[in-house]
Amino acid sequence: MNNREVAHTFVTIADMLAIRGDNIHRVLAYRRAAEAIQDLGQDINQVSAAGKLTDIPGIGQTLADKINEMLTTGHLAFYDKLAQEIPPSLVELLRVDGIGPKRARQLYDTLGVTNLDELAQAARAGKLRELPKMGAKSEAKLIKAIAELEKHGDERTPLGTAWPLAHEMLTALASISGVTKTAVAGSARRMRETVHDIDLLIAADDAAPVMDAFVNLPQVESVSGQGPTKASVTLVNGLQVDLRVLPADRWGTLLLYFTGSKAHNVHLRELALKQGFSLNEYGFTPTDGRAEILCATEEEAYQTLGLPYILPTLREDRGEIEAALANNLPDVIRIEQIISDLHMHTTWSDGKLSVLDMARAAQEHGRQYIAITDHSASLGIAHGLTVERLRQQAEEIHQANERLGPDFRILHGTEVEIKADGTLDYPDEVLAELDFVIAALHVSLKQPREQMTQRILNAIHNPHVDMIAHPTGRLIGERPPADLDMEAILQAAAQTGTILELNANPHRLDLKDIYVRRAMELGVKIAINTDAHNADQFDLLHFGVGTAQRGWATAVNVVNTWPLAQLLAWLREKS
DNA sequence: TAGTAGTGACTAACATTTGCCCACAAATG
Repeated sequence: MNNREVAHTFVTIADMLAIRGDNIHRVLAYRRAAEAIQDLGQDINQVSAAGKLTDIPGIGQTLADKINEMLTTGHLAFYDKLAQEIPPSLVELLRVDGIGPKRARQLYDTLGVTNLDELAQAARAGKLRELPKMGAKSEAKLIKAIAELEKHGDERTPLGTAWPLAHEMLTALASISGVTKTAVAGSARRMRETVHDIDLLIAADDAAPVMDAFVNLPQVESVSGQGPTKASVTLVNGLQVDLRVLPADRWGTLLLYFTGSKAHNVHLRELALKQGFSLNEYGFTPTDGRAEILCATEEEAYQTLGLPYILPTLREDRGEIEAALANNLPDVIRIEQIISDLHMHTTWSDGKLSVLDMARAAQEHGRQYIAITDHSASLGIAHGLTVERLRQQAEEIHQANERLGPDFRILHGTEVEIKADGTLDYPDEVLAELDFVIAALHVSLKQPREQMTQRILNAIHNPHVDMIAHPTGRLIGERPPADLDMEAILQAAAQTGTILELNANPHRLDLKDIYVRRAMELGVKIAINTDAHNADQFDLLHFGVGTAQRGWATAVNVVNTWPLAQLLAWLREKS
């Protein structure tokens, strides 16, 4: 079993326990453990083999035993026992908007509903309205919610899809008279790779006109809730959008609350209580009856708790509050520190612009040097370069450098294919002619773990290979990551000085945040590149920087912050 | 259930809005 499967079992157990009505702390313990396993950045099997499971925060002896049982037998007796009381399929009901553990229990006890299909049947048969604390309205609402779930599912949306949509809506609302501040909050602001919904915030003294405009936006399909300060809508593509409106003098605590994460908020509010405040989105209320403290900025809110400002991308309750308390927050990478881009394509392969045009676009986007890294021959679909064309390209790059002058530099690179048999698409003597060599996987991504891993390890151990691009090959929401022993790859990268890419394209974000964090622990250098195929794709950089921040990456470990001479020196030193 | 203190017991996750039925469940971060 892998991390995802173990975590999923624990989440299901948590749901079953919640439906059964168990002690909330017991439920939370399973949820916390599931989260910790998902965020681990290491293979749970390896951690288990090393006997280090209880080192994971939130995992004690009881859960460690359960994990070991799952990993060795593939089963969990506790799960099977629980399943006799609460059918695991009952957990499906919780996916329906409007059904929580209590309702699920009630539906099971009174109507014998055990899964989503049976719930839909019971609802359509008009059986729900007869239940206590239910009525015709609740029934109709659930029927609609079930239909919505069947139509759009409840998959999370890639950040790259949600981001432009969120800003489009926000721009429309920003022009309403009386609006003084606007923000995209929630997981999009934290730059999670996928979002469950879009959270918008607006500062205005009078909320009503904003609410009104919001629910009437052209993207809106239906309104699921509308009160004086809060409204929720569903868009035509199924995505939910929440809006909160408050006066500007409460902006700091409002933004803090709505940005989350939930776990970060809970932790902050506990901290506030210990310091004699109740903290909510409206402000700090001293528990001894003194006057309320309003914060117009997030900085003021953190300051009130005696904390330095914590970037949104760090707010996951993965140790950032403890670090802030110790005045030991990581000095994470900022976008203005990035001066290079080491992965991009031109018309030589599947890019849209010439070498010179890409260089000029990069320069306009603030980069001081770049690597042109077109595909190699075997990637026919991308018009990969033969050795002969690669050498012709060298000449063009030389000429472009002459035209651009001393303030900018183009490195000649390649994105050489790691072929299905684990060999590289160019011979070593050709790679030796290049300034910067990226190796990457694009084909045969479904090989078994050992074979996949070995292909990357081969590339890492080739002295000519400087970087591995988008290591897992995943496309968020479309293609799963290749099955890789990431720990072995990270260790090998650390040992050889091979750079691992954090591909900034929001549909890749590969390395993902948890592996970035593991890379930092191991001293692996990363590169945040756009993989641009056109000029406007240089703008994708901020997604990569956000993901790097989520992995607590610092500038010294991000090679794109290095002056060219430093990068070249590093590459020369590399074994 | 984890964590802590101490080997069996105790504590521990905050604060709000909305809808719908008539007090509460579910939802939001």
